[in-house]
Amino acid sequence: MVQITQKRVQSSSRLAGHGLKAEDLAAMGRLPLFCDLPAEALAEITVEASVHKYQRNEVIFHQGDVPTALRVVLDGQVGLTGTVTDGGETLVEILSAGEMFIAAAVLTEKPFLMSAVALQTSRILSLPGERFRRDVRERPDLSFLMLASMAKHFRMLVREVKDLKLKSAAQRLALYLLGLTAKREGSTIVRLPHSKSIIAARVGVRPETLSRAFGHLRKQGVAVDGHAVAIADIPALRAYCHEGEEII
Amino acid sequence: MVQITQKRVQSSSRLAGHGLKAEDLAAMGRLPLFCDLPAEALAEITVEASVHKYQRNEVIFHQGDVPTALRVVLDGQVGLTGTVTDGGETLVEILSAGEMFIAAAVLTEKPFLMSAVALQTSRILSLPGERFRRDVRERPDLSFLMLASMAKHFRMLVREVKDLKLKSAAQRLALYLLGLTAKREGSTIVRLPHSKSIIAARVGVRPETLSRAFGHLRKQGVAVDGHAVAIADIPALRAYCHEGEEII
DNA sequence: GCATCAACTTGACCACTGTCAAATAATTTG
DNA sequence: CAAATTATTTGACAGTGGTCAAGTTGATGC
Repeated sequence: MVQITQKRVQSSSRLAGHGLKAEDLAAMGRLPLFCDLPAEALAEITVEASVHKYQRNEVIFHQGDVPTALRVVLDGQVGLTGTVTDGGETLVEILSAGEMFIAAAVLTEKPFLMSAVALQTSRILSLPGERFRRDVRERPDLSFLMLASMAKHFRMLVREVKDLKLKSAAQRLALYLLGLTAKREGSTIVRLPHSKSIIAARVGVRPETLSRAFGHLRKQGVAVDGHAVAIADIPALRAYCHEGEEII
Repeated sequence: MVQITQKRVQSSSRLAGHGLKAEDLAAMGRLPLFCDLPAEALAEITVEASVHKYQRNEVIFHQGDVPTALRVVLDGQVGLTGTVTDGGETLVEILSAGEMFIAAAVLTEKPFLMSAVALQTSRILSLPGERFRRDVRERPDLSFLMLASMAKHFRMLVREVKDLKLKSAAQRLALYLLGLTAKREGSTIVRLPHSKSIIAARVGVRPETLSRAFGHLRKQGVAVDGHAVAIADIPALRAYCHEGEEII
């Protein structure tokens, strides 16, 4: 049922009557979300799509804005930040190439709960909201894929809520580090993909506290050197932060 | 594979070839989720459904179990609790009559991230997972409704994450109280629908801290007397906890 | 009414995280 | 390469929320 009939047209030219360059369309077809969609459906859905480039620290949209388009990260990194007038700000999520974001806001047509900032120079694809909602309504396959994707994402948030309520800063940092190890076992060295202040916001603490949390993790066999982090015993670290303990 | 052979107690009438009593089917039809579904579709979907009664504090399922059915609260209250071996436990969500739960787990077929406990004597409807997933796959209308419902729910969780990261215990309690006032303005008296220990777990603090948080809110015009809470100035309380500040 | 038990409150104290300030890398710019 | 920025670490201290141990209050049963 899935056949990717990739028609390679002239390099980096636009397809007839299509808002996307051929290479971007191809990139879309490789995304976990859309790769299960027939090529012609994908082409249809992206007719009104457009691609924008954002510089590092450039704001893509603001909390409170009404969404105009579903976004997909083609390249770079995007942070979703929540703000409270008090002065507080936190990174709710970090997105990398291939990830879709703000689906819930686009579908409900409610104001954004978060702002989006390019953490690196990034290329973002936009699927206009009106059109996308129509596509979802009319294309059962798309609606089903979105549901599956959102269910997965939903569970990530439930984990997040549990972790915030039940775990310490050091444990949450350990969880974050384990997320970078890609299910390896034994020992490993990972490279932090962000600055430590960004990681601090993601973990939900101040940079100073992150430094100290790294200090605590030294006892768990975690050694930091700049952006390189050596983890001596992954299973031990996993036990320390009770990862994957859904199986009680 | 899973055969729900309900013992047939023939007091209230069952529809022919249907697992549900007529009154329960009618109740389903009134739910926000399913009321947009044609009656015949609803009847179809609920053919294999069954209803169970749980006593107060009875566990409906455990964190880590593999989901067998989508659940809907017909009557009573259900709490979803997350646990960590450490000893920590928290209430992630409280559900009342008319709310569906664990849709994400059923759709992804992954182990529960939370346990469900009846906070009161409750009647719970179960839609067997295999059948439900098939229905979602085959019925575009159902898939679309689920997507809309999940998007809404998703945004609640995003709010929750933001609140946990950015707000104090007293502010989160204020948010909880405002959630009970049903968008009224001016002043009002609400009745706490749960014991204070349950509310404490929901807000994400210890009962002792909840007591003190109520103390802090006294300065914001909140007076507690047993299960009755008087709020003198709703807009002031809303400002105090920065509710609805998506519009910055 | 009184005993009993559970729910709730209060106080004393402690641990964790935030804040502010200063010192020390690391990175960028001229 | 040195100056200038920006990130990160460290220390001292404060505030928030957790823990433990009494009380209180309130509900339930006899």
